[in-house]
Amino acid sequence: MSRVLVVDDEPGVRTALDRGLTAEGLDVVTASDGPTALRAALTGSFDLILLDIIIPGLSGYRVLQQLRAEGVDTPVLLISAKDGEVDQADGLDLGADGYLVKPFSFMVLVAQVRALLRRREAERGGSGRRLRLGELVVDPAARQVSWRGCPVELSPREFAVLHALVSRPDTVLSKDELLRLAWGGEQAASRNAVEVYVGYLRRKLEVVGAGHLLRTVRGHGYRVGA
Amino acid sequence: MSRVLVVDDEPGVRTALDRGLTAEGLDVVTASDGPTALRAALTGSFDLILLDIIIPGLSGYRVLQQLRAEGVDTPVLLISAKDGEVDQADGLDLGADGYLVKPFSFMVLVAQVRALLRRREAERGGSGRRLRLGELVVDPAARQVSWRGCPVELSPREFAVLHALVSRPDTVLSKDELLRLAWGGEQAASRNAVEVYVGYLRRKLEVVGAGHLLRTVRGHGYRVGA
DNA sequence: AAGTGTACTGAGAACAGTCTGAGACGCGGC
DNA sequence: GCCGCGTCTCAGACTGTTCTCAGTACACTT
Repeated sequence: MSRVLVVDDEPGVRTALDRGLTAEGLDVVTASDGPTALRAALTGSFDLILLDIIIPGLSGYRVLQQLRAEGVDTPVLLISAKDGEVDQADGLDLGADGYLVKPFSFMVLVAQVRALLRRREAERGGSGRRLRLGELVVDPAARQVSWRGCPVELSPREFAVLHALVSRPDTVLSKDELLRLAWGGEQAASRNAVEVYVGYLRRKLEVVGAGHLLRTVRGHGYRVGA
Repeated sequence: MSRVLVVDDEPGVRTALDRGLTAEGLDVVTASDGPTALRAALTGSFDLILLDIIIPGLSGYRVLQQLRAEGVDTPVLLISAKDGEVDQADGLDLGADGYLVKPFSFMVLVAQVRALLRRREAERGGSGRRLRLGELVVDPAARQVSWRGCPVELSPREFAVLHALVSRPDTVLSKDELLRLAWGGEQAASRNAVEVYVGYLRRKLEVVGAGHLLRTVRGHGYRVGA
């Protein structure tokens, strides 16, 4: 399921977009100000960002600029009340992938979103995007994990478990959820297998000094966080 | 230099776009009707297509539809006099990458064109031309490979495998992907053939001291990288 | 302090992925 | 025909991975 970050300071617009896009089958996360949006977007865990230009803290332009400067290439669809052509040209030159002028039709929005997601899907081999969580980098294309630039060798299953956790940072995943995400439909393994693999991961991450990343939430599951 | 196909039936618009985009440093080719446009676009030799919807012979929608059906994924920017939202949504759902409503600002057009070209540039590492990866040079035109200037003789299949790997540096390619890339659609060979050819390549690269370049990522595939 | 449920860990068996040598097959040149 | 070359399969050796089991450690409750 594709993940979309919606950034807008008006609660009405935010919830409308949230509901509408969720109904379209997307996984929606919202943010209402610039710094929050930037922090979320920098994880690289989104497939698309809907970014209002006029938001508190840090303008949409600046958020976009920072993202591109940090090497995050998630497609961005700018949203603005202004329809000045200069603004639009500026936004696109900053690295945006589309521009919508308020008030916009929801149909057009969805069509644009789908067009961008479709292209992204076609380009990535489906292997997924590069994830960052602080100093931790998880790169599905290269099947590599590193902490502070220090590479960590993982077996396929170990990688799958870590990937599942890192793609939902600060979220507790139960053992059953991890079995579903990292083992797939078969689910041939027991819950203990999850414990074992978390143990393997901790041991390997400990070597490079990142053992504290995987936290146990007793009675619930596991979580990674900054 | 990026190649752009401009499709519009009004001679005035066509020449204006031709001159304007040429001034922006692009290689522009024009077409005035649907069948001509489709024939040109199907060659796949363009980096971007500006496509008016209302053109003689075959509508822009149909041209786009045909292109996508034939597997040509060149980005398409639709141009239309209609600004109906339904039309816009339809166009985007057909596989367009953007939508401009006449009359449009030339600045906005250029910004959109640049945004699409930039992304395309970033996605494809450039096939067909000479590849370099550190000290390794792979020249598809000359079918030659060398390490630190030292030539390595490869059979056609060996070359295809190495080329596939080098054109996606730091990316793990599974055996199935390599079969698709280096063997083509037929896929007459088994996965073991890939292992055998990687072995051949390693042996030949080892002779010139580059045996370490091809790395096995157990359970995933193979990867070349620095 | 004892009891209970949960989480962690070491050992090891079964399994899957990888590498390699031997050899079959087809093709073009001599 | 015979040879060399390139392609590919097969089978065996080897190695890393996966997962369970059984025991231990820990935390929370009564």
